[in-house]
Amino acid sequence: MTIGDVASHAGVSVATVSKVINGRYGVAAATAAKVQAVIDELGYESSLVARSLRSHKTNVIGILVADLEPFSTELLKGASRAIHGSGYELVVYSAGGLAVDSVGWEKRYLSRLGGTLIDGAVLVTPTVVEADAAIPLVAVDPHRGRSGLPMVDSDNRRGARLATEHLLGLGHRRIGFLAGRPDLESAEQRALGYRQALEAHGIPLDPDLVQIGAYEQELSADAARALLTLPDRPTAVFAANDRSAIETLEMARVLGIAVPSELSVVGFDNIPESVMAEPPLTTVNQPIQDMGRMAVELLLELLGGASPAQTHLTLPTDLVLRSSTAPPRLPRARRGTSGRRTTSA
Amino acid sequence: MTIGDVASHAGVSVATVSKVINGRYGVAAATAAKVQAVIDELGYESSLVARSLRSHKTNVIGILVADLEPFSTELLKGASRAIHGSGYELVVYSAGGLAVDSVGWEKRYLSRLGGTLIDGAVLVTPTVVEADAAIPLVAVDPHRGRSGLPMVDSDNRRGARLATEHLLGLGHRRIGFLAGRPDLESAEQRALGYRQALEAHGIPLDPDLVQIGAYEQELSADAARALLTLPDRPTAVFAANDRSAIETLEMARVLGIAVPSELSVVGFDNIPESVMAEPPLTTVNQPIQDMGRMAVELLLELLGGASPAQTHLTLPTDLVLRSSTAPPRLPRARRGTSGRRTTSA
DNA sequence: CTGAAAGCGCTAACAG
DNA sequence: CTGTTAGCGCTTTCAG
Repeated sequence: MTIGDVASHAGVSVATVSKVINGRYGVAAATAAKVQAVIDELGYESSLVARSLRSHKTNVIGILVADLEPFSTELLKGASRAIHGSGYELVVYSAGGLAVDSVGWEKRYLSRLGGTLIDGAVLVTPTVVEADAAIPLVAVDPHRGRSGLPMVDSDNRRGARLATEHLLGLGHRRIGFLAGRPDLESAEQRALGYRQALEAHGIPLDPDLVQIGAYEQELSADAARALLTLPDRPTAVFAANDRSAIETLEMARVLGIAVPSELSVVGFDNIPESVMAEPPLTTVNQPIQDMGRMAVELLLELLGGASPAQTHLTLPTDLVLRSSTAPPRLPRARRGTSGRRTTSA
Repeated sequence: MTIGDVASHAGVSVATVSKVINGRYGVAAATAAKVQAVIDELGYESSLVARSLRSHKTNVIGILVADLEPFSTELLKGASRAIHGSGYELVVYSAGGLAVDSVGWEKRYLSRLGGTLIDGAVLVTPTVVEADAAIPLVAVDPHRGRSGLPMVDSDNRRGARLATEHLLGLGHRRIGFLAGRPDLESAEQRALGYRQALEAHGIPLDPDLVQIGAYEQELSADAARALLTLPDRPTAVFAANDRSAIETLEMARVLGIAVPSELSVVGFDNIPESVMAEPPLTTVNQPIQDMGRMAVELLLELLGGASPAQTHLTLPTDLVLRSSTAPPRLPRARRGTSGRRTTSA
């Protein structure tokens, strides 16, 4: 079923059919009606691929993700909302882990799709930011290092401080940190928030208490184990995202450590899975759906030729209290704070 | 950045570059190495669009959804898992509500993408099933009426019986049903399960207690209100999906009806949002992620030229008890059962 | 107002 | 082994 079929059925040329489809001027009303009738009868829809190859304007925006996991799928819900009524359609592209490990997957995706198929794209946690692309781009929670790219993220540092201060407020003094992907700006900010909170409470940073999980299942499990098998193990762990926090919960169960009585765990993201965790996870809420919605809205503005006032949107984070945190069982506080005890704010 | 650029940089023809890219025979090792070097240096990736227009084989499979909501995004998580290591990439296509209302959106999508861009597709809750497509297709939870299409669904009737029997077991006798999209086979099965459970308990069907929400927010709210403002209102409501169950919870709050003490509510699907509902929703679990995974696995088999033994997969459903159900407060049971009291199984 | 023809980036014969 | 050529389905000048 091609435009040629429609043309021959209607007894006109493909050029005429094309004009009718695209509402171009220069077609007699009678001809247009006849062609339209054939289109309707045949149920013809023009090939997105062929059209985009030729015209470089598709009314489709792309969302490029490394994988479809809880974070990106939450984001899609918000993106979908923003698309409603915009006249655009949505294509989500994922190598499904095919090239996830390789840094720069988003660059590969872009050269495969950009210039054709999509008019603009939202890049979700890209590893390499390139400001020079043929099409408008918006990054969500991008790689470290400034780039000219419009972006939306959330207040990661504040969220991390909130999480750490919550644990401190409960009386914890030995607080482990399960760090995220070192290349992500957001992960770095979360580490910073953790350190700042400790410092503000005059607690020296113990390098043993920081392990890198890189947001990867295997590595997170290893990191959690390292933390929980320490001679003087932490009474609480702040994990840089919910998935690694859930991994920590799992590891605690394996090691026979009760949560929250013997170990408190805080996550980051507030993905739906955090509520279903056992016990339900105390975590830092990041408005993921809103981030998706605003990224698409920003992209739509860009596509519309506008010059948005705000080109870097940072959404607020807040703490969600559930059941994975409690005061430390023993007054270890005394024991852990062997160092100086300043009174900084 | 096109294949032509690579060709001129390498001092060869585009045909040679194409051969190198696709690993075709008939290229001198030295030439191939030189071309590859240029490709790497330039970071060239062939245009998916151009390639697919020409070769009709893209190594990409499509997942076609009407909208990105909790059900479809859960499904995507499973689909993504199945894609890992398959060598295929994934494109999710959604009009984002652009043409959702129009029956047959999946047909439109297919003619836009099929034959080009994707080698096969998973159709999520399609409204019109067409067995004759140019590419392999798998339907998830499709439209009513048999079609030759390979499909995966879940045991909807059993799930609905389980839900209704749970309410009956608690002592409820006036049980409302908030029905789903009439065109979906699954919705019909859920209605059937509801009716069968009532019948098995000798409770006559009260037409007032059945309202259609069609899985739509507005309609579900209206249907819930109709149910809850009945003179002799039901003591329990079984909603055909979680979203309408959550809508019912919301309507109960608006009307000042306490859940579960004054009203029990059961949903269907077990989407993540059901855990977060207030109160957490008792619901029928449908293994949505597995459905996505198996749909993709089935499609992959089809794409590989296999003739799968099973071409219609039905996954089990089960009841998840949470906090939105309880025995009815008053012994209304006596009052509601004015009709005959048979003892059918 | 309509159609013939060129060409988007690529692949697949087919010659050389 | 390499390059020339045709053409995928569509849009877009440009003649008629």
